Amino acid sequence: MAKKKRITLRDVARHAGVSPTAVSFAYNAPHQLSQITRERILETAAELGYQPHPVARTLATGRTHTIGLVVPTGLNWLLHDPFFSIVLGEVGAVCDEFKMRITLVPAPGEVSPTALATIAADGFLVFALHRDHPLGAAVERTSRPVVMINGDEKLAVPMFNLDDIGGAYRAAKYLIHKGHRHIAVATLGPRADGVVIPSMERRLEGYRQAVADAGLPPETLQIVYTPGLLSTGHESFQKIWSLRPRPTAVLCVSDVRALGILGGARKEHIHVPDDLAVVGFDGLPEAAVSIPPLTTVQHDVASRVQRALSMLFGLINDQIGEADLTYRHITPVEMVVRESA
Amino acid sequence: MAKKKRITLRDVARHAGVSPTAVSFAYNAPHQLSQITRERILETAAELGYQPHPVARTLATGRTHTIGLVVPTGLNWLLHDPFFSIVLGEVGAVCDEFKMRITLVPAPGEVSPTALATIAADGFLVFALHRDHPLGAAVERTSRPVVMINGDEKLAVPMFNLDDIGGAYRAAKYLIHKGHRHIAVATLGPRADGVVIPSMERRLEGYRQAVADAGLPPETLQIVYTPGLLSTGHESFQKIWSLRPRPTAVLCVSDVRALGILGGARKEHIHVPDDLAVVGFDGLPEAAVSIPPLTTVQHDVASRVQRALSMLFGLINDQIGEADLTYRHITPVEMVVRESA
DNA sequence: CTGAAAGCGCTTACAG
DNA sequence: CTGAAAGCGCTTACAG
Repeated sequence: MAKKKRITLRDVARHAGVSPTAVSFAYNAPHQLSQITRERILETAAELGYQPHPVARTLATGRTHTIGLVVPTGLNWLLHDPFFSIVLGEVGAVCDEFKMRITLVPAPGEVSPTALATIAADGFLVFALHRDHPLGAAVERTSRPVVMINGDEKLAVPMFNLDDIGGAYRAAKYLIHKGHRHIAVATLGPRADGVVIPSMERRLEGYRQAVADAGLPPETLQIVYTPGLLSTGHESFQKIWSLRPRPTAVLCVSDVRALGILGGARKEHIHVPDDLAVVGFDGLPEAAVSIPPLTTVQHDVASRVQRALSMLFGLINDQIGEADLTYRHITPVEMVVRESA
Repeated sequence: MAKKKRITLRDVARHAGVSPTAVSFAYNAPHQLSQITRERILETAAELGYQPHPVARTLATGRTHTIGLVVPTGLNWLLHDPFFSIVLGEVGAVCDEFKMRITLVPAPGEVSPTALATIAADGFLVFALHRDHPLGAAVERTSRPVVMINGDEKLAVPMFNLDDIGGAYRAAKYLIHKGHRHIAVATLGPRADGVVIPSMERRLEGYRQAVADAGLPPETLQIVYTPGLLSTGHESFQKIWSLRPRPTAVLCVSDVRALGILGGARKEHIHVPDDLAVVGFDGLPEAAVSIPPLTTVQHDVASRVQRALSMLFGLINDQIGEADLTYRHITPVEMVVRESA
């Protein structure tokens, strides 16, 4: 089968008896054309079924109308992190509004440092990148605008984070005040691809500081690696429950972990919070309706995403001249006490 | 600030003292070059910090290495449909493997029928599109490869669906067998943007058939519109509970709805399944660990996505000559009886 | 093994 | 208001 040849602007020009320039103007600068020629051109284009070629247009204008959303791991991460779905949804909502498209850029630990260069995008929204990640240096160096969310503050990129340390500190302090002296910490284990998520590191740091400031020994905290999944909650719970000394409370670096553990405890008829107090992190909607409702550290994802994209779009559209690479916006967190602790 | 001029292939050629062709070959046809010149070129490129321009490359080759993932609504839908997160995650996993990128294509009810033409992609994976959607005709007509998931079988596009009708039929029949004669159906209401999701229509049809086949009157089913959200589950429950005659069971077109309603019932101390039996649809992982565990209709999303993408990539790479527009793959469903009904 | 040339399909000063 | 020309930065027959 011979491939149908694409109808180009040139074809339209020929059929309408005008120059290619005129056809281009019909779309991009209508006021430069007399109404009559413009109409003729548009009619001819419709008859021929002409559609401007987006790639050619991009090459000529330099604009893709697309942002690259860089995630610090493979795209299958989406399967494993409901929290990221929320981030993506918020990004989507803002991009809908500004008529920008999103292209997903996976960045697993083994990604080439030049990966960004191959992406057709006007700028990048980078999510949760650690300075040691192969793309860490790349995002600092790309000639296109970049902003970062939940990232490593050591990177020289405008950054929109939340108060991970403060939130974790408060969560731990809350448990200590309630008298807990053996506290498990459920966090993500070292990943096969070596990727480290900066906010998880910071939350751990916050927990530790609280313990230190309370004059308690570091062993008060017992680290447990658990997957951030609801479905493996039972397993996670058993890991925690078999620690010695047995913890009376667990600090989770994410609500997903906490929710899973809640389910696991229930299956074993362990009462939360009496037998085991559980504290989450993030403030997912699910945390409000779990059984029991989850005590957690809440932060506003939507506004963080909005701020970040507002800066990114400003940079892309040259409304902001130069990115302030030291800019740091820290969303405050709120400790929400419910029934699980 | 003067913008730094981009370093082009031409610059590299000049600096290395070779032709542009040679530089291109260094990347795309290394064996066409003597090792020594290739090395010289690559070195020069590295020194100058040369990166091939992806858009120019696309214009010349016709390949974007990207698929457009078309969703039948705005991107903020992601916020409201956890099930879609799973689909997206599976798509991501497969694309990771095949080194294809994903660009998200929102298609709310008011989208222009020419929207696809502006997307730089080698093909489209279309999700849940109805024939009356403004893009319905567009996906049939685009010159680029298209496959569809959970779509409208009236559309002339290769399609990978699941047995919505059969699954719904079995769910309803199960409840009828258990003696339920007043059954609520929780489904999504008419959307502001007019978008209709085909699988939801089919599930409704399945419920109705089961009722008819059992010789029961259509009024056995009472339709209730509820948002597919956990957080509004209490409200949804109250809507159902205030129906008269009061239903003894509820069929939900999605697990998310069912899970929300479970939470709402619990808050009101209504026992599931004794006071109200609840059946979901989809088989989310969460359904296995809810309280009580959810009886639902399960189907395999991962394999459906894999099959669909395998055809799409085959079409894109010309391994499959011509798309069979009447192709219909129907994933079987499995009724999973747990404790909620 | 290497190069000159045409082409991918647009946009946009510039000139009239 | 309209057109001829150069340019965006690559790739790829074709010729040698």
